[in-house]
Amino acid sequence: MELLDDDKTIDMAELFKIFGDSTRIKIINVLLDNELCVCEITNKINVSQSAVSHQLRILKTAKLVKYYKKGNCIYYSLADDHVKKIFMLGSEHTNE
Amino acid sequence: MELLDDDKTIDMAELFKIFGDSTRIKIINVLLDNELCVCEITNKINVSQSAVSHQLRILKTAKLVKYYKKGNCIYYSLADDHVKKIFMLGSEHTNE
DNA sequence: TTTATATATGAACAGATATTCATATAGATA
DNA sequence: TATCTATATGAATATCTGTTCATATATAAA
Repeated sequence: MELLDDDKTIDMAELFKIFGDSTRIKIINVLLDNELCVCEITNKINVSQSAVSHQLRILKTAKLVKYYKKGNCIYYSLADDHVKKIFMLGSEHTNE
Repeated sequence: MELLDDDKTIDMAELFKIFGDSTRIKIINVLLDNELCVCEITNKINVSQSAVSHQLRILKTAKLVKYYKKGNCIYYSLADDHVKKIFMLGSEHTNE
């Protein structure tokens, strides 16, 4: 493979940086197979509501999750299959 | 997929954290198909020798690269195919 | 319309991280 | 041995990042 240009290099680093935090990994983990509202996410992982919300914003900004409103709640899910793939590959590597 | 335990979650985050830096991405990039000595790496990417060395240490500690001495030089290469896979998957995602 | 619930957000703070600079180490060569 | 080249490393510094706390916003329910 050829040498990536600087922009692409930075974009890749930014992408991995998002996966490089325990709270965000936990959030992605619980969203792998379901959509969940913030409240449910907060209950499933051991992190404060505020921290979850802050991290969801980062995931949202990076377009790694999507969401919709339903009444009082906001349901989040993974943006596309790529997110799951990256997660699973990381998971595999970590098992060794 | 089930909920990962905390240790595994942290390990995964640590793994991705290592990919989450431009300098390290550049280093992995030039090592994708070749082994190179520090000097060659430094020449190929636009980063100081010291910074390259510091980052190689991090990659080394995480067992993402391996190396051997030959005379004056130390040759680095990717530790296994997983590293390349993760890199390529990130690269694909970044193209979209 | 008052109250309760769900979510988001800004400020402040603490901890982590990457680079630079200076220098150490070690092997090779003169 | 003295010198040159390749690599590593520690300290200092600046920047970035994640959490907490307090609070705002918005919808729902009473």
